[in-house]
Amino acid sequence: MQLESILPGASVNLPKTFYNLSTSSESTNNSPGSTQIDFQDMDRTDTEPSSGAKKFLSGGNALMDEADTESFTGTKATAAATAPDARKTSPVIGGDDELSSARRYNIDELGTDRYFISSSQPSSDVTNPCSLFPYGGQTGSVYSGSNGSRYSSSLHYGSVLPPAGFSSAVCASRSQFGSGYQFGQGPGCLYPSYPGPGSSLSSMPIPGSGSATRAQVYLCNRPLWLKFHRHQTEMIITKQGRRMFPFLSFNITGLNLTAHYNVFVEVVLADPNHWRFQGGKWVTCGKADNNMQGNKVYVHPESPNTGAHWMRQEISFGKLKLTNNKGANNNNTQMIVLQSLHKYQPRLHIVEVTEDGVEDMSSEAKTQTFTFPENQFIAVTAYQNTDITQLKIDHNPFAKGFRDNYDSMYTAPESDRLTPSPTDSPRSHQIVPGARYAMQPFFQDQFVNNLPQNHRFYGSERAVPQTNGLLSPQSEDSASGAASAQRWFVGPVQQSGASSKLDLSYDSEYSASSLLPYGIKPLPLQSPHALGYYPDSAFASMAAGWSSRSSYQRKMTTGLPWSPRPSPPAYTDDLLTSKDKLQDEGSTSAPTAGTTAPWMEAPPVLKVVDSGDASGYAMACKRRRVSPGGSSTDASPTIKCEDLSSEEYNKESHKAMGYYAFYTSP
DNA sequence: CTTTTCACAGTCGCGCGGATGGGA
DNA sequence: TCCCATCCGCGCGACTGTGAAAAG
Repeated sequence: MQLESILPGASVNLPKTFYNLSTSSESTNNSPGSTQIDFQDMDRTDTEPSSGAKKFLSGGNALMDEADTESFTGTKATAAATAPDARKTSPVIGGDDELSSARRYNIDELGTDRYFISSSQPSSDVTNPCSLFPYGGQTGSVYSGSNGSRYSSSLHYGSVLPPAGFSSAVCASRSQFGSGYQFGQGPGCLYPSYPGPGSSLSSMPIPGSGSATRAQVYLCNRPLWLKFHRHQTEMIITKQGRRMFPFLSFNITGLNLTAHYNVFVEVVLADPNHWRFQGGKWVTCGKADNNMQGNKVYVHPESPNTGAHWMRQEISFGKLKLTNNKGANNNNTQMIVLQSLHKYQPRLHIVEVTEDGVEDMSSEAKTQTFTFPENQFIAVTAYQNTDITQLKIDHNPFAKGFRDNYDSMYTAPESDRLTPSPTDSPRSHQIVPGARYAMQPFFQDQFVNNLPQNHRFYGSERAVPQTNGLLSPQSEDSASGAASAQRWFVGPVQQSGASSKLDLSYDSEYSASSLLPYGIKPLPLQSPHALGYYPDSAFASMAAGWSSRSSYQRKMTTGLPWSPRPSPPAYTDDLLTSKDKLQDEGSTSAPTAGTTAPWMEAPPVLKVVDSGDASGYAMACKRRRVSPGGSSTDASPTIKCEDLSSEEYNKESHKAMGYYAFYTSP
């Protein structure tokens, strides 16, 4: 089947040879062309999507964390069951609505199980790092229109899209995405069902690869995304295009080293609603415009490339721009056309292609899709929530000029600083307000925030770095001795039961080299990723010069007295998530005993709303950089600094280290 | 009233050109 | 003296959120 036949008018920014998507592989199920993983029934009340939509959506699989998915869907189901009318009412972010409860809560509510493989899990899963990924792909909230069973994100494994699906994605034409794909006809959002822990990744071998491996994807800067997600991420869209922040950055593993892949991001509607910011909350306001046209795909400029290339470094989409200019899509493939006040869900697609640039049709499992719910955002032409604005200012280097306390951020005595001053590498640092927090390399937030924060608070509850799993072979060694086999992924054994050990190992000692089995060499933690903020420029060059690390290191060594903190603790989105959870719970339900105390300090923003005057809150929120009640730690640099100074600081610095440590040299 | 657009100031990276220093 | 490599400063452009005006 020719691509054109699938997507008339489809135009993509990839070499034509790679788009010669003739696909003979049709799907074996009602999802044509898609490799259907046996997921549990995810059917929802949605109506049947168009065939075109089904094709692509069916592949919308994600590498989900079982627990995550489970909790996610479970909550969803519960919400639906207990409050049938909830869906009919306007979901309110941060409120009790289904979205907030099902999506946000679960996302943030990262329990231990979220990161650990169930002991009952098949061994195959146990050994598969994929299971360890935090969000292998939950797509719970992606709006597929209907037929959630196919779309979804609920797919516990990385989704495998059929060539057709890929074609659709890559070559998505306006019409295709506008009506067929993005908008299913279904009335409601799809919330993936959880396939269950039994699903085995190994069951999805990539034919021809000679191994039963499947790609696994990490959202490198997930913690930062989570920070935004807590407040409902907003992304500015402009006519000329606005970069995303946080931008998408992934770590991929499990690819065939020599095989060629195209990697691209697609942005699809997350739900069928039109949103508006009212009373300090995001509420639905009618139906989404499903006729929106325009490019929805951004192909990574380095595509196509080998699996080794993609796995060698993180894949960043820093130059991806969002626009509301429908006319800008034709010749500007760097821009994705979105519609303001609509909620979107970015998705990562990895498609194997043959060396001659033709999509490999030898297997259905050549296309994989990964969705991270925390990547969801509402497109806006102007920021609505000041918390988001503040987060952007605090974390986006380009907005440094808007930081009120920029000067004071570096006033702390040098001795108190554990990270280099901004002048060491201006853009390389993520400057976060706060004397102690200020010096965090940008990468920490943008890429590494996912380092384990602190087991001290959640030692027993959760210890595995969800994030990168990158953390610790070392710990694994100590815990299970299987580190060598796990590469940078946390070993299953650990996950299942040695969380505390893991944490301890992190605390006890951090050694980059120890984290790098397989001859992976640690790189200077600070530099590469600092540059990484500009993946297409500095980072790209870094990647290009990966082999010539000498020069690279030389460049990086400039005065970064930064001494890695000795122990990257197990990653803790927990802090974030728990905090979020608390916030959410604070307004909706009683906090969970035993895990709330550390985070009670920050009254939920929404709580203020709930208890106070909504309009007043809205006004306050709309006032630039004003944090309601000063309770929002994220909104107030000063407060944030204080709040983060001890806990998050450690967390983030550790994260950074852990993350950096896994960059490898060929 | 809400949403979008535009100009603006601020920050910073990159590229260019000139200056400098060392070696042939 | 010439050539080459390196360093430095400047200007441009990209990028950000702001805030007012325009548009609907």
